[in-house]
Amino acid sequence: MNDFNNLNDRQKEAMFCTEGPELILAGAGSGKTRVLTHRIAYLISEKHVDPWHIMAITFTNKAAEEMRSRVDSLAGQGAEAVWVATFHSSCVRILRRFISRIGYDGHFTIYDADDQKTLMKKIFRDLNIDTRIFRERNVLSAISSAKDEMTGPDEYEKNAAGYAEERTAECYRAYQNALRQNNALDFDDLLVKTVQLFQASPEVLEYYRERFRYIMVDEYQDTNTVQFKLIELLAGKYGNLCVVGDDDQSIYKFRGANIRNILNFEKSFPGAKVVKLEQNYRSTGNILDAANEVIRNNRGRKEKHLWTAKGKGERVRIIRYENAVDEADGVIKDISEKAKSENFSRFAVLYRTNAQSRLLEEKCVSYGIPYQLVGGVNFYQRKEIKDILAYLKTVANGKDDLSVMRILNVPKRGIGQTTMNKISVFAEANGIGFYEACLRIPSSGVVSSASEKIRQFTELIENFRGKSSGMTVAALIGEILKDTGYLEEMKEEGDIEAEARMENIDELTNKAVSFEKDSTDISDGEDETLPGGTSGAPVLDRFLEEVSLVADVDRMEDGEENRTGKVTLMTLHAAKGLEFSDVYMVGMEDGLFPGGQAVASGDPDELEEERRLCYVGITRAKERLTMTNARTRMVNGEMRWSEESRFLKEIPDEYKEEHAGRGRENSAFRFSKSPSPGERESTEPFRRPAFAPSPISFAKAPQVKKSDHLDYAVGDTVRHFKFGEGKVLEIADGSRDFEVTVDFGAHGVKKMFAGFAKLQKV
DNA sequence: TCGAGAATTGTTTTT
DNA sequence: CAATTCTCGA
Repeated sequence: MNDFNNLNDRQKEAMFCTEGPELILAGAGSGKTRVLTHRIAYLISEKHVDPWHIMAITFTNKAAEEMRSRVDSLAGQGAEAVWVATFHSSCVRILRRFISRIGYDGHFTIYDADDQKTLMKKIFRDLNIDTRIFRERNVLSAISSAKDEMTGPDEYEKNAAGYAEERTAECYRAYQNALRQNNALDFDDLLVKTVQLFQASPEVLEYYRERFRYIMVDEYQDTNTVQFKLIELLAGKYGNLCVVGDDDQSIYKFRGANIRNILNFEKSFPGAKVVKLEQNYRSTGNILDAANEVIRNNRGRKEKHLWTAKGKGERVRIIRYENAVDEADGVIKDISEKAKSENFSRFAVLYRTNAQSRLLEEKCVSYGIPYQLVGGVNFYQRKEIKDILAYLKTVANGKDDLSVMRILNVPKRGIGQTTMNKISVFAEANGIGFYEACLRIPSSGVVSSASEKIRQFTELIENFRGKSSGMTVAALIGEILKDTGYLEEMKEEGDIEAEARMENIDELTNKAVSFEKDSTDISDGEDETLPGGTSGAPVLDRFLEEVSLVADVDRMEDGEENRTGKVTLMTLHAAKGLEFSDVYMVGMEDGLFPGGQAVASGDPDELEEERRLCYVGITRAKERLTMTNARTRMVNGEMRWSEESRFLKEIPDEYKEEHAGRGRENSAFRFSKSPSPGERESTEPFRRPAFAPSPISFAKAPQVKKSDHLDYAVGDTVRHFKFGEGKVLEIADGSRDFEVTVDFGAHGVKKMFAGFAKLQKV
C-alpha cells in the first residue's frame, strides 16, 4: 500500500480522478511528476488496474527515464509493464511491428536533421533548384510543418499558392519518395505514419486501444497536431486520458506545438475534469513573484496564482556589464567565489542561443571551474560517430543509400565524386539501391579504374555481415575501426582533434556495451501476439534505433546531488523541467532575448513565446537568480549595442536589485600584446569531446599515461609519422599528457598530445 | 581525386 | 567571427 499523504489536497484530487478525461494545469515547480507517478501507483494498487494497461508519454527520454524509475520504486512489483516512453520511441515500437500493414518495411532507418539535409541537397540537384533562392533548411522546415499538420504531398500541392510553394510541393513529393526508396523515416514521419497506420488498420488501433486503457501525457502544452491526433485515437475507446501541462511553459511553437491543444482540452474532451496545481515547492518568494509579474503580461493564458510557502528569500539580482566578455567573466567569477567546497552542481548558466556558450566555456576554463555543456552539437551528430553508425547501418540494412554513400570513401579509398555519380546513375537505371549497385557495378564495365576499390569496399561490408551475427555490437565497432583503416587514419593525424574523436568513439563503444547489458532482459511482452507483427529485432537494429532517438538533454545527469560537481551551461529551452539552486540568465538584452526576430516581426504571439521562455528560465531557480546583460556584444563579427531586455523592466523594483557589473580587473591588458596571467587570449576554437571530462576534471584526474619526461625540447626538430619533420614551438604541461605544438612547415602548425603522437627527436 | 585557400554564408530555440 | 561551401591547381 502506498502512502499518499505527502501530497497536498489539489495533488490528491488530481490523483483520485482516474476515469474519464482530466486536465492537470500544473504550474512550474508544483510537483507534477510526483502527481503523475503517484497516480500510476494509485491506479495499480487501489484501482487494481493491470500495469499492462497503463501508458505514460513524455517528450524526452530523460523525462521518460525519470518517470520510469520513480514508477518502478513507487508502484513496485509489476510496474515494469507500464508503458513509459517518449512519443517518438512509442511510435517506433509500434511501427516496427505493424508498419508493413501500410506498405513499409519494418527495418526502416530513422533520418536525423543531417540526413534530411543531405537528402534534400540531392533533391535540389535532381530538380534543378536554385540554391540561391531556396534553402534546404527552409524547404525542410516547411515540410516538417506540413507533416505536423498531417498534410501530405498531394494536399500540400493542391493548396500551394505561388511559385515558392509549388516548388516546395515538388520537393516534398520527391523527398517522400526518396525516403521511401531508402526505407527511411524522418522524425515527423514516425508520428505521421503511426497515425496513418491506426487510420488504415482498425485491427491494430483496436489492439492498442485495448492495451492502453489509461493514458497519461506529460508536457501536454508542447503537443502538436499529429501528437494530438495520436492521443485522441488511442484514447478513443476508453477515454481515460490524463494530460499534464502548463500553458505558460509552452515554448516549442516553432516546432509545431499547438497551444490550443491545452487551451481547448475541455472542448476536445467534453466532461473533462480540470485541476490546478498552484503551490510551488521550488522557488523562494521573490523569484516566484518576479516570474508571476513577467508572465502576467501575456494575454490568452489560463489564469493562475502560483504561491509558495517558502520565505521571500533573496531578491533577483540584475547586473549590467559593458560587454559580453565582461559579462561572461563576471558570471563565472561570481560562481567561483560563491561555490563553497566545490558544490558547483548548484549552479546553472542559461542563455538564449547556443552561440553564447563559447565565451562562458572559455571563462570556465580560465577560472578552473568544472562545467557541463548541454546542447550544441549532439554527440550522435558528430562526424566520427555518424561515420561509425553509417557502417553499422550498412551492415544491418544495405538499403539506406545515404549511409552507404557516406562511408564509401571514408576512410579515403580513392573513390571520388565522379565515381559516386556513376554508381548513382547505374542504380537508378536499374532500379536498385546504391549498395546493390556497388555490388554489381564492377562486373558491369561502367566504371573502370575504381572498380577494384569498390569491390574491396563491398567485400569489407559483406565480411562484417558475415561475422556480425555472432558478435557484440561493441566488438563489431572494433572490427570496423580496425579493418577499414579508420583507426589508423586517425592515429596518423595524431593531433588533439583526432584524440578527441577517438575518445568519442570509445564512448560510443561503451554505450554499446551497456546497451547490450541492459537489453538482455527486456521483455515487455510487446513482441508477442497479434498475427502479422514482426518479431523482436536483433541487437544491432535495436541499438541503432535507440541511438537515433536520443537528444542531448537526455545525457544530462539530473538532481543536484547526482550531478558530478559541475556547473551546467545550457539554453533556456534545454532547461525546461530542471531546477537549480542558483541560476544565472545571461544575455538579457532586447534583440537577443527577446530575439531579434520576435522584436522585428512585431508579432505579439512571437513575443509572448519569448516571454514564456523567460518565465521558464526564472522558475528554474530555487534560491537565487541573477539576470545579466551587456551593453555591447560581438554578433556576426560586428559590434552590436543593445538595450536591456524588456522582460527585466517587467519585474517590479521590490523584487529586484540592480548592479553595475565591474569589468575584468586586468582589462587594461586586453589592449596590450601579452595576455594577462591566467587568461589565454587564444582564438583557437575550443573543442572537447562530448563525454570527456571537462578540462578541469582533467587536472584533477589521476595522471594516467603521462611519462615524466620527453626526449625532446622546445626548439628541437622532431619527426612525425605523417607530417614529417617539424620544429617544436611549445611544450605545455597538460597534466594528463604533454601538449606539444609543432611547426611542420608546409603541413602547418599542429598541437598534439605527446603520448599520442609519438614524436621522434631527429 | 583531393587538398588548400577563397568566398560566402549566417543566428534562435530541437524531439 | 567562424563554419560551411566553392574553386582551382596538382
